[in-house]
Amino acid sequence: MNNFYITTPIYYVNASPHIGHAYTTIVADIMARFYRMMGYRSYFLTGTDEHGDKVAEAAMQAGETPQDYVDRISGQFRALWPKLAITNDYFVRTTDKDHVGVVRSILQKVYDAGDIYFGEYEGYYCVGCERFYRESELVDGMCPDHRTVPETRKESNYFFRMSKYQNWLIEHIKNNPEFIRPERYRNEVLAFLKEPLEDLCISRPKTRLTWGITLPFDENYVTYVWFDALINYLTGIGYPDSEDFKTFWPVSQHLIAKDILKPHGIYWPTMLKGAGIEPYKHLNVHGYWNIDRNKMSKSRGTVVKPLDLKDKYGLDAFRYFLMRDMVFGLDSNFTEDALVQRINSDLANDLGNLVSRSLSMAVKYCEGRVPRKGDYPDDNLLIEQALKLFPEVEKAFQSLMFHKALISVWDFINLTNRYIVEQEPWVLAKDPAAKARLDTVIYNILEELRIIAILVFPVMPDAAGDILSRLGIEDIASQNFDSIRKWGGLPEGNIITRGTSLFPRVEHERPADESSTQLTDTKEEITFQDFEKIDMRVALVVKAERVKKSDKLLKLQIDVGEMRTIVAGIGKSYRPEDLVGKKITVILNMKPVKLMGVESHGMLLAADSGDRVSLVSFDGDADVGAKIS
RNA sequence: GGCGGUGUAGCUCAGAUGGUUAGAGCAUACGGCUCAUAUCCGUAGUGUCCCCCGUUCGAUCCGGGGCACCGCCA
Repeated sequence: MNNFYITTPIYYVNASPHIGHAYTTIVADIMARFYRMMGYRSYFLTGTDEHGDKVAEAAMQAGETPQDYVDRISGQFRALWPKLAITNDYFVRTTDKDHVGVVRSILQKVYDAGDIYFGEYEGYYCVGCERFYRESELVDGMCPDHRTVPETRKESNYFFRMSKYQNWLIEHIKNNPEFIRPERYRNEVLAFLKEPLEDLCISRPKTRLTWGITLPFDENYVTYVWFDALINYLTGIGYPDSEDFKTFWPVSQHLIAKDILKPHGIYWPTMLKGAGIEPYKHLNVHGYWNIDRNKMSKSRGTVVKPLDLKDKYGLDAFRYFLMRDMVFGLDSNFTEDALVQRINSDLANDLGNLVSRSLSMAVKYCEGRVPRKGDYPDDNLLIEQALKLFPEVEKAFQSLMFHKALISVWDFINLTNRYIVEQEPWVLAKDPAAKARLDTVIYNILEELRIIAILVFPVMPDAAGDILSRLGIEDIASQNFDSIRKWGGLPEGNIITRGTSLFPRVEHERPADESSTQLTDTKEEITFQDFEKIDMRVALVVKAERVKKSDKLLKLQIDVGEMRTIVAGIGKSYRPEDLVGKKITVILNMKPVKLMGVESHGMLLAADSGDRVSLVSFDGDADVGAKIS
């Protein structure tokens, strides 16, 4: 039997779950589901990383003990995953007793082998931060946070002899082209390894940090960050003695975002080597979701929480979008518009409507049962395509090209829609002599639906299960890919259920009334009396020129019933000649200020969109000097 | 500062060891069908392939320079 083992990173509990955590975990889930349906024995691990000073700090700020705090945040992650249809086999925590034991035993092992040594270093220590800084991290020789000059301090710590394994690692990466994938990240790691590796500091004295695992060979130190965290991948499958460890470690695959490439691509393999454990098989590295990168400006102050959109549009649609719109390894933009577009065109129009029209015809023309199929050479091409599909999708999944897998399935959905139009079952239905042909056509359509449902099952388990059950297929949970390697797996006579729309079309509401979007930079409430203090008027620009030596400031002569001079910072968006003759909005009773040597007696109103400003203007004509309220 | 990546249709992106008309999806327009969720099917476009210089019979692709964005390293 083939085996499969996938891990997500264990998530650090100093913040609540967000889209990045969700994407990684959903990808892992889809892979786990895929391999399960391939008939593999499969193990899917996720968890939380709970030690370290950031956690201790966050706990203190929350007024909790570290243990209470990590229980609470870790609980948030564990509560979220079922809502995303995550089917992890185990949830590991670095505060678990067995994990602590494994970390200590591996540390001891590496220590006994002579790869951990005690060393002293001297560095820039900021008392406020309680940490050392590298020279390059300092700003003007000062702590970037506290703006104080750090003191020079000596500290002794334990170091892992990472440098010893540098050449071995380079060779291993070169000999195993898929060890780190996609290739861009493999190249990045190799580039980094061209420089000599430094040894890895793996401890903190308890005088500075107590929230960690005590070193087995020195009571006065706890282990720091990576030796604790990475080992979860072993703990989670019962290292060292369990059957699961023997089964799954040789096929282990890690899934990470690109920000933790170095620890996983460099520290972890050398640590494993030092501990006498084989390296993992694949490190799969993905990119970032940029949230509304171009569409959301800071000045608008809107915050989109992508995770909320799963409730708004449905989990299956959300999972589909994440897989379809990101090329694994590259960054992508997350926008609600793109999500809605995917839902409407791919899910509602293509797939949802196909399901709807197919089942409806089966009900109308075939008494709601899967009809008998016949053998017609006309259908050979279609059947051939259907059988070619699975190997294509399989290949795409195995190389993490989820978007390609879905493109293949959707090509086939389109083919099926075309088949319906070409065969015109509604015409056949009017001719009693064509009954046998009609039955076959409907059978083919339903069989294609079954194939489609099984192929999208890992990505959209609910919708896929729904389609299958409408086709009269029971025991949804044990469906696998074997049943679509041959044509004709759908049993004749199955009862068809029409059901409601699988993916209703959705309208993209304007951000104003979206629960997922809210302003975060609003100001405190004011009264009408407050507002009345402002003397706002319609002004006509009579003359405009640039203020010397400033590319931003313009000096304007304005007519507000009297002539005034104002200075405005709109020079990057407007040329002086564009402004003359324009009616603008001006606050008259601003206290005069001198800007670049020019006195300004008023302030014009303009919308700040970050990269440009737009003047507030009038709908229709407004009299010069008119009050605005 | 060093190394690397990216720049192609309104949008998101494919692509070619250099060779006639540079592609897909979405969006748009027109036509067809009526089983279906105003869906589906068909047809039609649209491009300085970032800019400049060079190599070449020929460059969007190769080389050099530049600009913009991004990543890694220091």
